[in-house]
Amino acid sequence: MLKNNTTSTCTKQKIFDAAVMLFNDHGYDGTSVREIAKKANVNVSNISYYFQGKQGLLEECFTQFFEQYLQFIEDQIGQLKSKPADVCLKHAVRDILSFQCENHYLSRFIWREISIDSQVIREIISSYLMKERYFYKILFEQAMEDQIIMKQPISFLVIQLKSMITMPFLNSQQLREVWHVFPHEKYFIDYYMKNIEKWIDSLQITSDGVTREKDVAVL
Amino acid sequence: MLKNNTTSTCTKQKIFDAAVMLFNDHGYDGTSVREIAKKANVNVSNISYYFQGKQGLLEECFTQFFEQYLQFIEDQIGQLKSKPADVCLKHAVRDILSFQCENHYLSRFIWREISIDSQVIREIISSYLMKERYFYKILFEQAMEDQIIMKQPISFLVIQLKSMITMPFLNSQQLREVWHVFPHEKYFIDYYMKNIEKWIDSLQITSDGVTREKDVAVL
Amino acid sequence: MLKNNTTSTCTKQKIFDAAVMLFNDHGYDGTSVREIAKKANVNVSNISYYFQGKQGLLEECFTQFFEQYLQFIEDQIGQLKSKPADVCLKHAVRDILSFQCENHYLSRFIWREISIDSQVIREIISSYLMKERYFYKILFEQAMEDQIIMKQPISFLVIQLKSMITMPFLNSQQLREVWHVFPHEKYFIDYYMKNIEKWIDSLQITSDGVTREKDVAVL
Amino acid sequence: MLKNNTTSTCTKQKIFDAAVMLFNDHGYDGTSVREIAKKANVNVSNISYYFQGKQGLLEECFTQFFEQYLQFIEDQIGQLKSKPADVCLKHAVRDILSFQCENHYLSRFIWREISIDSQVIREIISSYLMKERYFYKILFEQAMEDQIIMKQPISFLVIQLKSMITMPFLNSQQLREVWHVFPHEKYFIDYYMKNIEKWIDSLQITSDGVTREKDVAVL
DNA sequence: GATGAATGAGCATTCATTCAT
DNA sequence: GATGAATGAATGCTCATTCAT
Repeated sequence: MLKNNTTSTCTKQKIFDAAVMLFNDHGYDGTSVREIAKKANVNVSNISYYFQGKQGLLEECFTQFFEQYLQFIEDQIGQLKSKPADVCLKHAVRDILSFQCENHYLSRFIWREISIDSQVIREIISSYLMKERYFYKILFEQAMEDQIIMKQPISFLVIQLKSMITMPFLNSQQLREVWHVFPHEKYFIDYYMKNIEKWIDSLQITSDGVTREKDVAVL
Repeated sequence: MLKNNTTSTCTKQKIFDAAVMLFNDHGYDGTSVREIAKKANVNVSNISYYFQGKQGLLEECFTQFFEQYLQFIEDQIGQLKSKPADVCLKHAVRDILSFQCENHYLSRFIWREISIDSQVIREIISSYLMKERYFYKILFEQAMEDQIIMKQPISFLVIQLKSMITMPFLNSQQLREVWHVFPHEKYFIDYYMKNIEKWIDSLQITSDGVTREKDVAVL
Repeated sequence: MLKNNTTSTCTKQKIFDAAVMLFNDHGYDGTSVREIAKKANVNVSNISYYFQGKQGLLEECFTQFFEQYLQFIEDQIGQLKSKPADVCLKHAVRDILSFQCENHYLSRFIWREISIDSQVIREIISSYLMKERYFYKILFEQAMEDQIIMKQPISFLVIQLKSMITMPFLNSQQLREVWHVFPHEKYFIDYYMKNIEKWIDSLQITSDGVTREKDVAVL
Repeated sequence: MLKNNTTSTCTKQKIFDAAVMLFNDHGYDGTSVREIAKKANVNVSNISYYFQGKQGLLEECFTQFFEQYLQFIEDQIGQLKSKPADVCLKHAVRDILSFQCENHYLSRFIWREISIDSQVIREIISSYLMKERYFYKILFEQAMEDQIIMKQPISFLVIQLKSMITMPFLNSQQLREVWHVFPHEKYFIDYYMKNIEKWIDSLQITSDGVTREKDVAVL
């Protein structure tokens, strides 16, 4: 019996998609491979076949997410020569928000699971997080050097920025049900982006009106 | 036979403490009752005896956390008559940060698990989150009414505020290992609090110098 | 706190009664001591205290039942000098039916559990069953000697008789729900007894009208 | 690795057979899935795999038994046109006795467990028992209509008949050990059948010699 | 590539019982 | 007499994975 070849979606992708949705809902440990196989409408053994077990599926999720996520920041670092640092930063943020908006299942799962103390996860993410740190440092250091942002410890800036970037997607369900805000609709990004931009602007050397004008000019 | 009376900690508390630590590390689904019992150095059956099963332990965690968490906000609402709204807000934030700092295991676990789509969790938290929404609305509405904060949708303000409040504790391990920032040490609160205060101040009607002065005077 | 002394029912009896009802419903293995204690409204430990464990409760059930059950047959054996054997037999049957009717919970449980291959049960009942066999043999042998019943293997007679005596109580629920016959109401005994008497009469030397007349005379 | 192919019996059947034997000995609640798996020489998980849990195994037992049991009665109803009702009844009884003789483990278990007040069992058997009632009514009503059996409540007749049919198999162990009668040997059926036939004959209109002759003629 | 039978370790829970009070 | 905390064994079941087909 030819089962799913009508849809031309290959088994591997179907497994991945089903896994992301279920991981998103019930977490990694709360999801069984049988559930994934059932949702993907494939045989359980295929999971081991394509991903070398449940753990492989997890690794794939992290890899897929971080490869893209980091690219957005790296891209803007490449733009530092042609644009002010704060504009690059804002662009990176916007790209990441859009990316998460389009992949909200995956995003929520990643930002939740990343806080689990498991050796597996540690091994996967450590290099990614180091890269992330390196990239953010470059952006903020440039902004400080150019006197766009007041000199201060970068670590706290990144912590705050990342909070604002990730939270709406980690708690998307809560936002929807409690605050009637829908983080995976396009208009959310637009509005939310303004808040983040305002926060970035508030980091600027406020007594100096020049930087502020420069910013407006670019936008 | 008195077994564990050397520590004078009763069985129920030992189970709870062990559970919080393990839930914090490996998540609810990633922790088995056997591990909890082992860590608590008690018999497995006692978990069902005292908490009516693993789920009861989860409920206890959420209850313990939210009862205290909400109290801090409610307390400041009671202070609205005697203090400006923004000062109350700042006090609430500081109290919550301190509370999370002292209960960082529990906090991390709660903020992670709250994003899981499980019926059990939903039932536990729905009332707490509604209360939280109600309390935050009161604080922010008062601040707007008193023209301390610019009129704008409260939902987005709360989302941003909560992001900043919870993130450092949810990602405490990452902060430690990647950014060398230690959210459960006292000095972190002091420094981080300043950033949040700055963000709150940035919401003020900036063209009006009076509010700014009033604020300084109170502090 | 004096809990149940108002009703003057002692703990031991309450446990026994609760046990009989639950054993009747869910069988010995299907009933937990906790359920018994709960139904009896006493502490679990009392079961071990009064009956030396769950098994002791089982033994008590069998003892209570068989001591009375056998007494009814033995009584009629004592009447063999003054009444024809078949009349004694019928009296014994009627007494047993009445007894079961009044103790239908216990009866159902006993006749079901007796068919379980457990060492415990074997040890309890073996002596009772031997006694039962001895008693029934005396009754039937006398009846055959007096030419009231045709000479034939006693074993098969007893098997049939016991079938008819026990079945309605073992399957009381089925009788109620499927056949709308209610074995623990008084009128059932009266009607059912006639059927058994008819069966006993059918064992008589039918060509001989004298025995039949004698029977009628006695009744 | 072909493990058990020496016996050519598949895993599912091995589980079922082992379950029947153990249920027969220790009852449903007195038997653990581990014991079944051990006796069947298979892995415990296969029980859930093939029967969806212990309960499914129970359902299978009841289904297997009643499907066949009822067939024997239904078959004789189909013969009512060509044979007198009492002859059909006797044939049905003989077939059922033979069936139980060949499946004495299953039979004993069924007739015991049927008296347990469990929702599961109720749901399984209710339809079967209704069918049984319907079939027996047809047979007895036909016999009464043809004046082979005296008019009387059918319920009591069926209760008595079923008592005689089931008891020897429910109490087979007792019969063996106490009465030295062996219900699962062929000759038992032959002898016991005569007793039941005699009982059926005793239900006939005795003053009328014609029916009696007809009966003899057919046999 | 894909399947389903089969495995063994692990899961949360419940069991009857004990014991100090 | 009666209680409730505590125990260790056993319960039914699910887990991720393997393997021959």
